[in-house]
Amino acid sequence: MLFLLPLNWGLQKQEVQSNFIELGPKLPVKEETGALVEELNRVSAENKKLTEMLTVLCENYNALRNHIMEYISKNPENIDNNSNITESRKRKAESTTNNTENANNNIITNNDANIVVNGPSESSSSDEAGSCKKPREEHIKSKISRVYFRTEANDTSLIVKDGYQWRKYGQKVTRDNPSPRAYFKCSFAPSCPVKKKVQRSVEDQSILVATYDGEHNHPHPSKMENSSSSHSPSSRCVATTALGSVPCSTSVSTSGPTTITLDLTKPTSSSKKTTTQLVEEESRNPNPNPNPNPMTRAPEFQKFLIEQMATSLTKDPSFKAALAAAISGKFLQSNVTDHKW
DNA sequence: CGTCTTTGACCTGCGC
DNA sequence: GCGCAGGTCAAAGACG
Repeated sequence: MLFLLPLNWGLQKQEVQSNFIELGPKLPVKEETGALVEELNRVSAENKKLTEMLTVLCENYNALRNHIMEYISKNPENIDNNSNITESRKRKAESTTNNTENANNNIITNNDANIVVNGPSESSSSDEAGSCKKPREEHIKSKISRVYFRTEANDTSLIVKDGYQWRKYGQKVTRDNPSPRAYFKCSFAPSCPVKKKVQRSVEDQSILVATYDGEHNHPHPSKMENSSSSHSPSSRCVATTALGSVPCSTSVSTSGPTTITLDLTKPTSSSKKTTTQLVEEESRNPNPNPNPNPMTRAPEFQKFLIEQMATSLTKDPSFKAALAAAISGKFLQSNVTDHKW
């Protein structure tokens, strides 16, 4: 998976902003208009900064993923031990084209398995090992994506707030994972064929692995909500608007299952400065970095930035829900896109 | 009372 | 054909 953020990320937000400014002078109260515009500018600036921080987070994720891949390649015995768990179910594992990622799909993304090109699309995952009822052709056509949600360690629920409404229709304890797997159907079923499986990761019980099968044929509930109450100044609206152009329009249909990791844990940082403040401070640096790439910044700053970003994103439950909804909804609804990130 | 969740039973496909 | 395992169904209970 590539975390390539499109360069035009934020364009949508800016367009909205400019339109809003144009409408401003038409309002009867100029002061109120000015205050609103000022507030909008402030929010837009914060959105922009959050965008940058998300870029940093994604790049760090890639770096971490590379480290994991290196570790995998250097420690094949661990992979073998992991693979033995599902040794009795080699139906699809034997057709696997990438064993290293398959054996560790609970830790990292395994979406490099290519549905179209490499044949068995979900050979890497035990999640889909039993979904053999459908004809192979139909299975390949179905859009499968995987989202990782980090939750509280003591949170035993299998509920993933992605913005859609789901109806649980089953729960099963699978052989390769002591944690039960919950089966959900979209509440719009049978008109909406989307199904979702949620199970905790073997490696990290605090990580919920949600596997989406199919795509929604109805608008995202959060979008409907926002469209009907777009005047609301809540952070949820801000988040959804800003993330409406999140590059989570990841290629799901053309390059196999897509995986996104969302950290939904509560903030633990005791830092006093906010992310915005930190960025602002850095922007005031008398010796500005000519390289806009955040990865060139000091490692301490990067670490702090990530912590603060997670803090900011998880401070508000509604923000978390909106973030998860926007991201998951975006890539689930994305039919045609050539971008991978 | 309607909706949702739980959970045991059943169905289906695959390997042997 | 049998056993295994994942996926689904549907009745019963919980809940607002």
